[in-house]
Amino acid sequence: MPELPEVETIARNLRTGNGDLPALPGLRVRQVELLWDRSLATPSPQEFRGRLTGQRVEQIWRRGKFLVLTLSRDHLLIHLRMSGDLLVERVEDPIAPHHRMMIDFDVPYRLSFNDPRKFGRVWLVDDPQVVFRSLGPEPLSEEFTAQSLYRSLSERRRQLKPLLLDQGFIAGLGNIYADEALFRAGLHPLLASDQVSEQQALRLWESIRLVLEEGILRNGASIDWVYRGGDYQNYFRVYQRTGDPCPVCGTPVARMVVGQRGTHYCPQCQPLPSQSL
DNA sequence: ACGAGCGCCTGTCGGC
DNA sequence: TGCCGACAGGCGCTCG
Repeated sequence: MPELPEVETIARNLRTGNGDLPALPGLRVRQVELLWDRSLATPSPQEFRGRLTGQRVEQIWRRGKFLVLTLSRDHLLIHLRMSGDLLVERVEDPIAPHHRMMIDFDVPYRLSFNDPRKFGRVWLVDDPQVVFRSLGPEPLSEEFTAQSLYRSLSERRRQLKPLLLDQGFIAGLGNIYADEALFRAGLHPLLASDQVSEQQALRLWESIRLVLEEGILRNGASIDWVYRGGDYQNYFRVYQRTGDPCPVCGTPVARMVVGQRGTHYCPQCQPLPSQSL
């Protein structure tokens, strides 16, 4: 579901609010309702309710696909996985069918975690690094450079597609942006990472940053039945465009399954050198 | 070290 | 219309 640009968009919206709905920073938690216990990674529901109540929201930020609320004493981490969403609602709004958690504030508004597929998880921890330790670099940060990407690619021998989805390799890419980045870079999803040249690594680095920045600019993508306000779905080059002409060369976009994930690419623009299989 | 397969869940869509 | 399989923005686990 939400990848880096969608989570970034949600973080920005929660941080600033909009005309009708309040910004979260500054609000104090009055009450916590947990409607599906397994949405909670840690701690126990009892401890979660007790510890969260009374804390004030200080800051809202993002690490990879994790949304982070820095509170007076703890950090609330939220991972939306495939179908999760966060909504600011009035307390009198009806409880929607797939709400899993509701956090009421000291104003008549609440933050609702809605998640049809129940894959999403919430952590309440004092130190977020415990959860973030295994994450790779932030792709839009200065520490992520073409050189560091080239080095990391060379150190492993992995198919590019699963490697880009590996959050320990790079944090924030998901199925959409991995396919779009590989297309922009002209690299086949199955190409072995240690076969990527320095030139190709530079192009992949540029492509990753480009598609993520475009995604953020468009407020993320809204697809299937989950509408989040963004319109990047109208700018996909290959993702879920099987059979459509490649925007560069006109060859029909192909689909294959890699690591159990649907993978979309242009067979002409993203050739696979025969020796790499 | 790496990849494949499966489990976790609910909803939508296309084919018969 | 109803049923059934395929598929969906993720990730952790086991097993070779």
